[in-house]
Amino acid sequence: MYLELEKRLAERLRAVLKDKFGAELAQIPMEIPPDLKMGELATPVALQLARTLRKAPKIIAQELVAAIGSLNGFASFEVAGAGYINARFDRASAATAIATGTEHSPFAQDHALVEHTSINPNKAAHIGHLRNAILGDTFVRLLRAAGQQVTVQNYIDNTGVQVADVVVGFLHVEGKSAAEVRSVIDDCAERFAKSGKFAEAFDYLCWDLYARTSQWYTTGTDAENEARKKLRYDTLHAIEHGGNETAEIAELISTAVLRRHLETMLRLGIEYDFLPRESEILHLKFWESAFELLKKSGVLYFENEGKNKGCWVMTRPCAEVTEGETDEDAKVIVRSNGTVTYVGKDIAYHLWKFGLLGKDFGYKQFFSYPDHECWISTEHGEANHPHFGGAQAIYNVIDSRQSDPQANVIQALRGMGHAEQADRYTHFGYEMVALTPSYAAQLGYQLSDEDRAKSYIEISGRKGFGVKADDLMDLMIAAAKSEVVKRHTDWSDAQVEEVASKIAYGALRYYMLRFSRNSVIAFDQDMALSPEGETGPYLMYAAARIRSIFRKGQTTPENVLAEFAQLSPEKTAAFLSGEENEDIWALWLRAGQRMSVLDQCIGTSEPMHLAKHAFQLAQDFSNFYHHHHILTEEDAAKKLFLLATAAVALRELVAVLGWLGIESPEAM
RNA sequence: GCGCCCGUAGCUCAGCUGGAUAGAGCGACUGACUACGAAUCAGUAGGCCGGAGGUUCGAAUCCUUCCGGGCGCACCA
Repeated sequence: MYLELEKRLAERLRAVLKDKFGAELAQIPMEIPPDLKMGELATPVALQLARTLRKAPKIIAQELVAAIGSLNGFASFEVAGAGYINARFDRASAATAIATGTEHSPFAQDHALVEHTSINPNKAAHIGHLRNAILGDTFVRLLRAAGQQVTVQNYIDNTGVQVADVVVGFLHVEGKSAAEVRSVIDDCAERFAKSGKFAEAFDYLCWDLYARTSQWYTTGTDAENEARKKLRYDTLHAIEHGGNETAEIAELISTAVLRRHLETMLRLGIEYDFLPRESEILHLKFWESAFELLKKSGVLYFENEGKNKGCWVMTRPCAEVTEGETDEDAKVIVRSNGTVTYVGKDIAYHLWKFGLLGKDFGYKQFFSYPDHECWISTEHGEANHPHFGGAQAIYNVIDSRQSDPQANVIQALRGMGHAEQADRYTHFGYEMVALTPSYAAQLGYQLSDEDRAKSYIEISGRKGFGVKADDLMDLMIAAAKSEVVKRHTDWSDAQVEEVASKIAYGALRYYMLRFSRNSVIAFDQDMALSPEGETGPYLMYAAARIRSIFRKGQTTPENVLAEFAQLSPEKTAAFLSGEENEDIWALWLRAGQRMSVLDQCIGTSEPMHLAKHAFQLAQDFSNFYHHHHILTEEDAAKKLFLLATAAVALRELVAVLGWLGIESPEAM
């Protein structure tokens, strides 16, 4: 509703400005006044134009208001302050629009590709990976809500050094044979399927082995360490090359771990469409095709001088290059030994994402969700498969530290003449997740006095210091359970379990989403699960309480809204005006802002705005709830109106929580 | 050395393309359960928006510079 009226007013103003002053503005600034008493929408456009028109802003504003006349959906316009134009909505018609809730998204119908999660398939997922996946998944939900067609990708680096380390761990630290590794994987799967205990799952076993192997490289004699390091790179190269037993074992390990990652993320409702793997990018020779394109476009050049002599290099994004001089700072893409660097492979991969490579993966089915399949890359795939890649816009959810390589890829695209694609390549960066000192201590980590004074404690997967995602979720569920049990002694165990899980997952997702992407999250379970303050449980509680009103009133939001549509505009307007009803009007207005918040989230690639909006909506409702008693209201029309208010609040809250990937229980 | 991010209330954070009196949550203090769920609500105290310049009718927001903190800048992957 808000977004529609905002656009309508901006359009009218643009026409009036052109007609009266000959001024053409691409954008009419619009804002929400600091106080509802001033109206629902305001524009400082007259202030902005004062200089160019050489006129007092107040005069301009007055002339504009006169020229606007009347506008559908608005009650009045007035000049305020130094030259603001404040607009008041026609409250009854606004309420009708909000109650019907048919506002559709005004966005372009693009095909977007979101890549997130991308965990090295060599150990269990940890809390930092959860932030990545939750951010990515939420953004996917937002794009879909806006009507975009979205494919979700999870890039798997199955031929990297991290996988090699676990292979080295099994084969050389533990001295297992290939057959033994196979049976370990099978045993783990079997035991885990039977017990459901994550501690017995294969990704947990790898977590410890990876940490041990990392240490093994540095804890021998110098000569031993040298040999171990050689072993590490020999293993890596065997995996990259493929077609040997080491590569086969790596494939088994990475696939088994990957499957666990998908299960972990599914707990939070996070699903994927396609899993492109590094191994296919190598074996299907994506790079070779990209190399030709890069050479042809002149983005890459062969360096004959300086420290990069013998390499194919690329100029960096912000580099200042003087003609005739060697650019020592250039980014090496092909090494002097002829092998390609990480950025090179990434360029090839991104050309594929935009459909510019002229090559495709083979596809096979890998993992089934209730309503769709997740596909994985393979050399020789199934004949019938969906089409991936060829997106118009891409979003890469990768932590902020990777901004440099991301910038290199964008630079290459632009250099190849794909400016439009480069502009629609978003590095969806985010900061790390750490732990509050008190939570780290709660998890059993020994902290120094210095650590305790810090505002957060960093985690490290390599050192095995951190919280595994599944453990974290289990801990949160257990904590939620103890609260639920206290309040509902009559519930069955299954009921408690279900509601506690919803609370825990919702609390986790909300906590990962309530901060802006570039702020470090110091995670604390108690803070995330707190029923007070800006948390998931607070939001879920608000929804549960509204549901309980309808249960007790023996009606449904749908019935109430259908009946509300019959109420006369005069009555609605009366119920929405007056000092004592300002809080109700504020709640309706908040409910009408969903689309404009969505617009803001997508425009800034920042889901946090929606999290804040959901919180404010719940807060507005709680406020309303304590000031107006609904079910005992004697005036039938007034009671209907109050019920409609609750219905709208619930519908919006549930919708917004759904976009955040949070399910709200019927009762909690 | 170059580049990116951050510095706002005791703490954790919002503040959209410059705009009206800088906002939340937590914590502290006061109040409100014989009415729809108090896992709630209302209220009070608390800020030279890191410092200094500049642009502007107008700056937490833009520019410059300094201070303080974090992270990138390999022919590693």
